[in-house]
Amino acid sequence: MAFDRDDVLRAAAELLTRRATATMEEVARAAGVSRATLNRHFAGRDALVRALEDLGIAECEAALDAARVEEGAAVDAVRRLVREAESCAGLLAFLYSESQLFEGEERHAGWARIDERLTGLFRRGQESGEFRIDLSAAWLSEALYGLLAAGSYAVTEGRAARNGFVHMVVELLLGGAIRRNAS
Amino acid sequence: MAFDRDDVLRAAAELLTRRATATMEEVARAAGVSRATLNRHFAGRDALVRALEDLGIAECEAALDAARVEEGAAVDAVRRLVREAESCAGLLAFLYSESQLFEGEERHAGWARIDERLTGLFRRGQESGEFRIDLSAAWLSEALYGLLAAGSYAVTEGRAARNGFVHMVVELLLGGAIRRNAS
DNA sequence: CTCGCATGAGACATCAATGTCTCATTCGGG
DNA sequence: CCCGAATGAGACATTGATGTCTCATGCGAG
Repeated sequence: MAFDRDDVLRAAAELLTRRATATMEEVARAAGVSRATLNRHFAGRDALVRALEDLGIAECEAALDAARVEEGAAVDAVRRLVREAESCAGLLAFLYSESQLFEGEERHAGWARIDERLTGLFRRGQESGEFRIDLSAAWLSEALYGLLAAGSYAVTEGRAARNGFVHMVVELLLGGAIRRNAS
Repeated sequence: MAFDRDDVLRAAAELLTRRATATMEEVARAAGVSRATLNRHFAGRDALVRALEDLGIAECEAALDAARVEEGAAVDAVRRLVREAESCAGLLAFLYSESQLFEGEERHAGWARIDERLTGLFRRGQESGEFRIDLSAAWLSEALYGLLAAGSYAVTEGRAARNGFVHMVVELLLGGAIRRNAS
């Protein structure tokens, strides 16, 4: 069977998202390849995690592109972004907790680009008067990461319905928990 | 020097929160004890993590008590709770990502009690008309965990000021990102 | 002061994960 | 059909963390 790098990475992401301490052998089994082959293509766990990081970055940027975050009202852009980012929320949650592994090195430049676009989106919303300015754009970005991860966990563990994901994340991030008369 | 179990646990929490893969020897050094002594009191990494889990649960319940979450307006109770929970947000973030280690076992009963009080708080707020009802109490609880963790990360990594923690978390959770005329 | 107990330091065996190697098999292209 | 490249299965050595043991030291209680 031909080795499909992307298939393997997706299987690895799926498993590692659920159990971050999974063995390379378990990853190999989950991906349907032998441990030897896995090692031929990813020289060690670090290389695998780095490849997953690249994948996560690529998917995030794809989501940012697909959501056209630089266009239209910031509020709508955020809605589109969460919708597009749902599919990579799990991977994002994994990388979010795993990033500390590369302590001492500089963070992957891809994250900086993503952070830039994300904070840019929130800053744009603040300048247009859509978003409140007492919460910094950096914090809103961080909160988006956190809520995506929390939403992913909630769905994975069955504490929330999968089809409610976008509504949960978007509404809480944008509108908060307090009930209001009309929007 | 006398062995202070709580001191050691706090040092371990402080280190493991930053680097979840730290060695037992690193933990021992960070706690200022020898590896042998650490092992005498915590038989293995699992036992240490479990002790940290107990500590985290105790601190969460202490925060819930101190915040008197069952009293007064739910909105005010949430504010008090976040204020009280700030000090254990880092530990919470660590346990949040580490809980998967005990896969296969039933979750610690303490978490169920905490979840119960937390969802109870949000449910109470929904019944009193303070909180919107299209976001489930379970999701609001999960989101609180996520925002506490995100806030902890943001502060740790210098992306937000430490003294802004409570404001950031409370305001986003309750009020959301959208700017409004008046509260 | 002296005794006893806990600790620190280090050595040691163990264990699990990992990286590598070999060899048979299989799949695909020519 | 045949050959070559890649894969799967398994063995093997290595590495790093870990659990345990011993012994000397130091601190506190009496």
